[in-house]
Formats: sequence, C-alpha cells, structure tokens
Amino acid sequence: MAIKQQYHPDEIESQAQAYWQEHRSFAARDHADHKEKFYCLSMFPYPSGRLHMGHVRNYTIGDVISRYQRMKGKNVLQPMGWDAFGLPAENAALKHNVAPAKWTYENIEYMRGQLKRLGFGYDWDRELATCHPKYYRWEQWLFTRLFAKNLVYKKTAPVNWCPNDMTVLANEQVIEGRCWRCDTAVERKEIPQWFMKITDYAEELLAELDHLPGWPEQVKTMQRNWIGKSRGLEIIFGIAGGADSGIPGAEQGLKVFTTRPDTLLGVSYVAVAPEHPLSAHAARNNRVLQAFIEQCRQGGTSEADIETMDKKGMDTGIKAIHPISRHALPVYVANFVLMAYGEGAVMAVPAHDQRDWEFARKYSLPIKQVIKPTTAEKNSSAVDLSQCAYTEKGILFDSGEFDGMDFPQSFDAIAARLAAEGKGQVKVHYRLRDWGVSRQRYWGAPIPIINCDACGAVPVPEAELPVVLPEDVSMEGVGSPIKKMPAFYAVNCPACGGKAQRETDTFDTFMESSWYFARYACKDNDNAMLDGRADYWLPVDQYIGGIEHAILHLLYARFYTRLLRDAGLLNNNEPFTNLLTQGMVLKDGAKMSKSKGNTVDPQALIDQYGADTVRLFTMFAAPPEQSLEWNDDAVEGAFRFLKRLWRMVADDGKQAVLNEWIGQRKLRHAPWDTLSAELKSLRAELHRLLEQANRDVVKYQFNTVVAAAMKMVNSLQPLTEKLRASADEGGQALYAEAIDTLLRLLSPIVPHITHTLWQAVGNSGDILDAGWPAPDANAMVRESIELVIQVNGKLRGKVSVPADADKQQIETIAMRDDNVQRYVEGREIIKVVVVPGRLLNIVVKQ
RNA sequence: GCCCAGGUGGUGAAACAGGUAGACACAAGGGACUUAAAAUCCCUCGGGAGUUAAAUCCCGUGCCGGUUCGACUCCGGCCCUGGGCACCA
Repeated sequence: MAIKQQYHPDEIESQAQAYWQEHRSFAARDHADHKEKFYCLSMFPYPSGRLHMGHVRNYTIGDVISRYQRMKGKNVLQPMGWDAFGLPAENAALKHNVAPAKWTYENIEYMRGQLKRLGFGYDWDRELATCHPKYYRWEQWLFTRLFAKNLVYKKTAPVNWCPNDMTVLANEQVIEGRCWRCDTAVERKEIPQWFMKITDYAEELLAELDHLPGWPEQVKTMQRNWIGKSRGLEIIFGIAGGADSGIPGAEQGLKVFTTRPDTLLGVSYVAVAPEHPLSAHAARNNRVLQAFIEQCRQGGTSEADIETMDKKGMDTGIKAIHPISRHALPVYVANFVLMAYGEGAVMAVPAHDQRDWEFARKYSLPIKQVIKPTTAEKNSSAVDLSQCAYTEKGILFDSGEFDGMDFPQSFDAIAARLAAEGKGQVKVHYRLRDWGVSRQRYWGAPIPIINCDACGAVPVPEAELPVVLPEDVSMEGVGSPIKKMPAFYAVNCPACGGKAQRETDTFDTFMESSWYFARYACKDNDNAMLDGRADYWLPVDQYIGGIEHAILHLLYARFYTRLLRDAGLLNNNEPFTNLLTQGMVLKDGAKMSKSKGNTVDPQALIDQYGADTVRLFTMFAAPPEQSLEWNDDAVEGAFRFLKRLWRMVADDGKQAVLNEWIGQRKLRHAPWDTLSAELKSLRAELHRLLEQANRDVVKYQFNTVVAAAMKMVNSLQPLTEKLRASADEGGQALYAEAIDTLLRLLSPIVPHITHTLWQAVGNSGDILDAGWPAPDANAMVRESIELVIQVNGKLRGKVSVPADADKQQIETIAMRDDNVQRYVEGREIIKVVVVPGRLLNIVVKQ
C-alpha cells in the first residue's frame, strides 16, 4: 500500500478509526478461554460538556495499557461510560434554562465523539450512562435488599443549610461559611437521612488492604488512616444528682471514648456537642447558653472547617462525676464536639492534649499533669506545661493506685477497675462513619422508599422498580422539582394501601460509581443486576484514575463489592487488582479546573495536530503517576517526531526496501552474522534501547519508552540518509528490523500512524495482533565495556576494559590512567570498590 | 487542624537494587540548505574558574544535619507547593 510523502494525521486517523470500527477490533469476547483475560478500566467521566486534559491523560494511559496487553496476547476488555448524575447538571440547568437530562445527554453525545476522535479502543457496545433507569434500577433494587438485611437505616445528620435560599448546600457551595449564591451565613441543620452500614465492614476493608500488592502504598496508607482503627476505653462519667437531677439520661451517665485512658486522672472537664441532650437541657432556662448553642450552628459541616475554626465553649452548670476520683467536673458545651461522631461527648485532659490545653487556657480551667517522661528521656524532654501540653506516653503519677505504671500497664489496670465497677470497657473504635447516601437534590437516582404514617419507611416492591426520575422538568429556583410534583411523590403505601409519600431525596452519586465496573460485563441483562460474565471479567486487572479518588470512591467501590458478594451476586472480595493513580494535570501550578479558569481545551490541539500527537505528548511529558505541568509549546516536538517517523517509511525507495524485507519476510534470513563492525554496534545499541523500553513498559513508565523510541530514531538517522541512495544488504536488513520494532513499540501510544505505516511496509495483518517486540540477546553481546574510575567517590576517569576482565585486571587498567594517577600517587590506598559493569572506586588516605 | 504526596538546568523531565546528575525533549542562540519563507539537517546550551582551543578543577538535585568508599536515592529535623478531609466528581 503506497502512502503519501507528507504526514496528514486527520486523513490517516479517520481511516484507522473506520478500520477498527469495521473490523470490530475492540469488541471484547466473554469467556474466551484460550486467552488470559485482562480487564483494563479508566474511571468514567462526569459528562461536564467537553473533555479536559485530565481526561485525555487518564484515557490515554488506559488505552496504551489496553493495547499493550492485547499485543502481549491477552483477551482485553476496555469499556467506557458516563457518571451522569450530579450537581453540575442542576447548576447548568439554572444558568441556561435547560433540563438537566437534556444537558447531560447532549454532553455525552459530544464527549463520546471526542473520545472516538482520540482513537481509544473501547468496546462501545458496553457503554452505559448511570442516569438511565436501566442502570439505576438495580441500585434501587439492591437498596431494598439491603433494607431487608438491615444494612441501611435512617437517622438525623447535619447538612449545610442556607436560611435565605431555604436549601441544602453542598460543601463546595459553602465559601468561607457563606452561601455561594446569596452570601448568607450557612448553618448546620439536622435532618433525617439514609445511611449505609459501611462500618459493619470496617474491619474487613482495613484488613484486606494488606492483600492488595497492586495498589500504591500511598493509597493504602490513606485508606488505613481514614478507617482509623484505634483501641481505647469507653468510659462512663456520672452526672451529679443522678436520676433526681431531672437531667435526661442522667442515670445512664455520660459516655466518652478515649485512646488515652492513662490520662484519666488528669481530666479537668467534659465537653459535649451543642446538639447533645445535656446541652439542650442546660439551656432551657439559660438565654446566654441558648444563644451560644445557636451560634455553634454557624458554619459548614466539613471537617476542615470544624477543625480550623476558633474553639469555643460555655459551661452548662451541670457537673460530671469522675469515675475514679469521684470529683465533680464541669460539663462544657463545645463547638468542636460533633454529635454525629462517636458519642457526642469527650473527656478533656489539658495537660496531655494540645486542643484541650488551649481550651483550658482560654477558659481558665485546671491543667493537671499526671504523666511524666520515663527516666530514660527525662533529660531530653523537659515538661513545661506553661508552653504546651505534654502529649508523649510516659509514667503515671498523682493517679493513686496507678502511679508508676507505663501506658500499657495503666491501660489494662484502669480498664479492669472501670469494668469491675460497670463504668467502662475496652472498645475498638473506627474513625470511619456510616455512609450518608441521601441528597436533597433532583438530578440523582430516586431513593426507593415510601414513607407511610402508619407503616413507617416501606421499600418500593420489586415489581414497581425502577422508580423513574421524571426528566422533563424545569428547574425553577434552587429546590428539587420533584419535591413539588405530587404526581411523583403522592402514592399509596405498598404495605397498608393508605395515603403515603414517596421519598423525594436522591442517592449520592458515589452510589452509581461504586458498581459500574461490574455492570460493564453484563449491561444488556434486564433480568438481573449481574450475571456470570461479571465473575469472568472481575476483578478489574488495571484500574486507572486520579489520585483525588484515593479515599472516597475507591473505598465505596470496595464496600459495594462486598455488598454484592454478600448478596450472592459476585464472587469477588476486591474490585481492583492493580491501581494506577494518575497525577493531576496542572497549569500554573494548580489543578486544571473550570472553577480556577486555567483549563486547556484538548480539542484545539487535536484539530491542529491530530490525536496521535496529543497522545504522544501526554505520554512523553511525565510518567503517569506524577503531576503534569501543561506546556503548549512542547506539543510541537511530539508532532515533529511523528513527521520524522513518517518520513522513515514514506518515500518510494524506502518503502520498496521495507516491503522486500518485512512484507516478503526476508528478515527471517537477515545476514546479522556478517554485519560490518559499525552496523553491528548500531544493532547492539538498538536492541539495548528496546531492552530498556521493555523494562519501562512493564512499569507503565511510558515517558522513557517514548524516549527510547526517539533515541532509536536518532541513531538510525545516518542509515536513513544512506538508504535513499544505496545500502548493502546488512544495512537494509537492519533498517527494516528497526522500523518493524519501532512501529510495534509505539503502536499502543500512537496507534493511527503505526497502523498506517504497518500496512505501508507490506504487512497484511493488523498491528494490534502483531505481538510485542523482544530484544535479541545475541545482538547485545559486548566485547568491551566502559567503566568509570572514581577516587574517593569522585569521577576521575573512564576506561574501556574487556567484558570478562576481573577485579585485578580492571584495577591495573585504571591505574594506567594519567588523571587517576594524579590523585592516587603518593597516597596510601585503603581499599578498592568494584561495581561490576559500572565503576571502580579507589579509596585513598587524604 | 488532620492524613497523603511532591520539590533536580530557562522549561517538561531522566538516572535499572545506594554507583558517571541532567538521558530524551521544549525553549533559546548560532550555522547549512533556500531568491525568500516554511520544512529539514548540524552545532552550543546548569553555574563558576581555566584555556587560542582543550585538558582539567570547584560548586550544584528545596534547607540543615546524619549514615556510607560513594546519597537525587536511605535516616532525623525544617521550609514550601499540591491532593484529600465524608454533599464537586
């Protein structure tokens, strides 16, 4: 097949794409037993309108891996879909007066076109969009199953509330404690919401991290810390006056959890959340306290907000009774204690906790030291409680019977005494909280529950699923339209038949992204959520996505996989065997995002240079895991390289030679043994570069794979020029071999140009099926090697030695070097270190 | 505030298991070809000293210290930047 002299990416790219479509090149076969399966998945995009550079990078990495694995002989599945529910659609709807569904579907259309234009090898038959009822019906169905298994429940939890707009705000919509639309101060408001019991799986989710060798250590560490397992004591403080005090729950006392029971005798007050029943009770006849509690509701719900705000508190007047000393301690309401986390109450030890120390200083509460350094560290760390708390674990004193004990001893002794008196017990605590899945928003999957005054929360019966979200709505104002649609919410109770209300909250969009990877295997099944094909394809062999998903999405997906397993739908524990967390695409030092206004539109680059150039540049600019600082200029260099590659095949003379050696299979009988010394050394160099490329490609370090290919092209330059005029058989064979290697090596990264050139050199088959190139060990045999000579670790010379030279020979040759002599002469040689194949270090007395 | 990363020339980066720091590119400068431009090809390119030119030497991987024959790499402390913090996805 003759090709044009000039490289025209738009032409050859659309031809290659048409070829793939016609040949259904990327249709994955279920249960293809003769091959090992390889499920390669990139995190699906939110259809925001247009692809951004982060998408291009993510999907290029995934496509390169998919094509590489395919060339290695695997049965590869690489699907694509749309994480289609979410907040931006509602914002766009308000801004442009268009229904979220219409906006979303149009975005999907456009972005699908962009993905196709980039030549990604997806099995488009498996495409799914999470906003389609055929998808979310199964999520609703599973939720009703989990309801029956008691794995979901309803409780009140705080949301960000804008009292002006009368609406719930996402954390993102709270800017410095204020509503992003109207600038009103945001309040925390407790409302009933649905939760999934992820804490039931906390231990398994934590323990199994130890069996995920294919995950980055960094991500596993973050998940471990997020789950936050700690062993401590649950301690019950009494309430002064007991049952007679009239204080609600006074008989049961005040429960707190601590990981530092050794500091128990240093407790100087107890703090409770503003929403705690004790706070409300104390405020009944106390206007000032009421006002304070009111004030505590200001601000957003995010942990970052709460942890960085001014710590404030107020005495309730209620006294707590210390479980051991029996002293009466003040109970404070404190804004940093949250009802939703743990018991809504904490014991405070100012001497040994920095936050408590600051609070105690502010409100003049006693700071009582009960821990001192062990004798070993006494001198090094003097305790000065006027400066800060002493937070190390040490030896107890002023703690009565526990004096002199260290941390483990005192932990056990205090636990035993409290347990004996019914005032405490050892407890394992997880930082992980149950997953709140209710959203007071429109564009999400409806929660399949009907609320009946008589029967309570009743799941929608299976026969009535899915609960379809009305799509033809107009977004007027900020509230969810379905909350104003009786046609949607006015229903009869499935249990008693009486009048009831459908739940109008929708699911958190993390629900959809927690199982989509399984549904790709069987998205056409309308009778079951998953089938045997999911067991064939799962777990995902390689998952690729942004590091920003290291905790939430990846943890929820791991949780959901276990829910599916325990529902008998899946035979897997873990969803993703290997995880590649791609770095951010940055511009001017910050993450590219619409809100920061620093995005680069990839479409303009694709239009100008073609998909291969954009793909090549993205892979060359940085290794996948590293963040990538965007630079428009450098794209030109990638384009230049592809033009160079094209010219290496394109002119008639070369094409004829290449067709002879590759197309007519003459390479099998190439005269490698009779190559000139010069060509032999060139061939050795090319094979060493291929060896390096192979070492890097298994690590998915594609930037140096590209660099190796560029070095090959550079090394071939003299031969490229020679071939035009004349070259001997050896030169022709070597050139043909190099082109054959280069095309295969680059094929995953720049699939279009390599597809075209592969055919142009006379191959009848598809480069996708051509196999992966391996270096020829015979080509790389060396007779001599270059060694670096150091004196006292500093480079002083380079020598060439026979490849089989021993230490003594190398030393002798090294000593002959004039410069080395200058540094060694007249000095005593202490030792000589030889690193085989690399260097010789002569250590001399200074 | 807490958890996790990262910091190497003008720029993106490379350095295999602790062993030649800056491969491969971009930008810049110079040259060849051309009537000209584009394209292409060649040369220079961390800082300083030295020299006609070179050889060669010193400094240099955020900062301070340590381990080692030898540290971008390992250890301790600090500074700065980025990601996440449960309702952006």
